[in-house]
Amino acid sequence: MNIRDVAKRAGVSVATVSRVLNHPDQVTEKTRDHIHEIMKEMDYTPNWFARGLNLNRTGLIALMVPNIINPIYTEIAKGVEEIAHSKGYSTFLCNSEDSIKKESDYIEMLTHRKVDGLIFIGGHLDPTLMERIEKNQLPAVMIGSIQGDWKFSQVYSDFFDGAQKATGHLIESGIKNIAHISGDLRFIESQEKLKGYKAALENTGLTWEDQWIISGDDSIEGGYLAAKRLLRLDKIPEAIFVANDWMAFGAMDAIKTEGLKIPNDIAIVGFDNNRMSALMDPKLTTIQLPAYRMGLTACRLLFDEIESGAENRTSIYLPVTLKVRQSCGHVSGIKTIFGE
Amino acid sequence: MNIRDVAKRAGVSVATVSRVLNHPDQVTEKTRDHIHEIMKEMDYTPNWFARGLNLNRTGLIALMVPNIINPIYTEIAKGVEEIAHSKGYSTFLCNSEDSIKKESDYIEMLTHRKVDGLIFIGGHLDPTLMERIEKNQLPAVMIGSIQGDWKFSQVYSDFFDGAQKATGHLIESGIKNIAHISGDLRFIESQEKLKGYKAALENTGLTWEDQWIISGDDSIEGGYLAAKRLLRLDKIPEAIFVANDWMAFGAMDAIKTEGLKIPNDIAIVGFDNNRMSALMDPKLTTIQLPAYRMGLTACRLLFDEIESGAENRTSIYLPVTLKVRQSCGHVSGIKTIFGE
DNA sequence: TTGAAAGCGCTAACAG
DNA sequence: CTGTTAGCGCTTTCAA
Repeated sequence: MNIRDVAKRAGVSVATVSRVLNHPDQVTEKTRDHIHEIMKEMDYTPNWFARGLNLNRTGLIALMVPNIINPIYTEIAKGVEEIAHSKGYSTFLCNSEDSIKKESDYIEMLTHRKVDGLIFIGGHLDPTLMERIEKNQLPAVMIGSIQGDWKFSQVYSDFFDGAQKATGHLIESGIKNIAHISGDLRFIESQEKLKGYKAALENTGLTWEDQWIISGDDSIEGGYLAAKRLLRLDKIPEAIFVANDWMAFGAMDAIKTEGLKIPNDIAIVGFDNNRMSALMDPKLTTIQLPAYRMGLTACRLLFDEIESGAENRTSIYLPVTLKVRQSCGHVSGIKTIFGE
Repeated sequence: MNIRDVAKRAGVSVATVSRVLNHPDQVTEKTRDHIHEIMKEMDYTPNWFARGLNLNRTGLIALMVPNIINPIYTEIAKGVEEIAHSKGYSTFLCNSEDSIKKESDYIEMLTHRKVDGLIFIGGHLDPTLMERIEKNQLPAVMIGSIQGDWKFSQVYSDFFDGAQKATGHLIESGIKNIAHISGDLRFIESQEKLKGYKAALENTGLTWEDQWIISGDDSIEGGYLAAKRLLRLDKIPEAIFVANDWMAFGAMDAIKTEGLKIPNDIAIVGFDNNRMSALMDPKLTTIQLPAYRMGLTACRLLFDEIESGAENRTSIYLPVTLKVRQSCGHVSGIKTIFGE
């Protein structure tokens, strides 16, 4: 059943039916209502391919995330989805699971499918893929940890700054031996955090040992294992700055399993303010990343570009803030209730 | 740039190029290689709409989940995605956020877009929508809490049974006053769990008070608030069976905030075996739902149907099991390490 | 094995 | 305001 059937049944031309669908104001109210009725009667829905073939528009944007299992990304997704939905667009959520192969499969597919736009987490994406996106003229927005010189609009935070704040907070509490469980160091995000950690120490005349910096692979299990290794060192650190809350959950478990107390024996500061962080015991002190707002903002930028058709690159900076709770051992965190 | 350009450049007809794409065996190896080369040279990718318009196939399946923020659904999504990806299909993740409006928007969109198949969480979907799916002849698989009489293949678990096991476990520990924080009771899943809870009590000659059954709205915050209300009753229950781990996280926080000890003052059993459950303090005793496997299985069933073209409804039952950790107060849970 | 040509269902330019 | 018609890029039948 197609537009011709509807036209026939309504006693009009296909053009008129098409107009009812695309430019309702160009049709008499009477004919319009009539046709609407017929369409409902016949339960007609326009063929999406035929439509796309003509308009070269899909009403679809894609969001590529490194790992959907980490709630911080679903938070971003919620923000993106909200804006997209309000614009009548649907969001295609692509989960690369930290695999470059999968990422590239997705980009391949997305360019085939011609989504109208793409939002991705910068620094997780292979540069070759980014070129491919550029070449395909796909409107794209990058959510990043740093401002870069790309042909994309950007929403970025300063992860270096965040890491410095996190580490600095521990230092202010009088702690000197601070270890770092890093994320996957292939990603800029993790590199920035590592730099921030080191900078905070250097700035206060402190130092670190190489064995105190361990990659946690951006997974809970990785965080667990990294913490275990730290606890087996001759000189156990007094605190750990963990590059994200997700890994921190694993690290906390490892520490407790060893019978140590957080924050008394070992203090912990995370990064992200994951939804679960306020529910851990002790509640996790962390750097608040405005994930939801990043999603909203990125999606707005994307639509600016889609709707204007122009390549108006914009960069928007969203600051991160320290969220003091209990795991850092700082007094002001102790009375925290339900994370607020 | 389109198939005609490629044909021209290769000195063949469009038909031949098309055949290279769709029926390579019908073309001489020589021409085939030549055309492949040209395509690579020109960086040609076939237009997806034009293709779909002819084939009426998209290479896309949809997965509709009630709330992506709850990790149990991302677990299912991973299973689905894995199979789909191995078949060269992409997964369109639709997040209805427990809203019937959004669900219906998505179904509307999906039928327009003609995804090749749909997997959804049964009992969360409005019956009207399910009819709509049926009418659209969309191959669909339902992941459910109960076997129903639908025109879909099903992967289901017995949530009644699970709830009974959970409650029963508390009863075996000698606890008599057991409250229940339920999910959103519009959903069959939540109803089943409520029934199982009541059945377990009745079977052992115990009873419940109406004020001990509170809906937690399937959110962390809802779980928190529900627990708070339970703690303000004159007669505080000794244990709570929470309909899912997600709400249990909130409930645990509420209990701790009140200065009570889990499990000593109040025991808790959840449902799902959410990834975070083994990291809570105390580690959460729960009913293990094989979410990942449900995703895998559902997707396999879906492809059975897509590939055969037939409507071969199958129902597959996956059992749930009790996972004893610490929050129930049962001795055998105490030495649990890292959730295993 | 290859080519010519007829659609797939829709949109929009153009003519009335 | 409405109708006629030429595509959009591809697949596939039919003929060579």
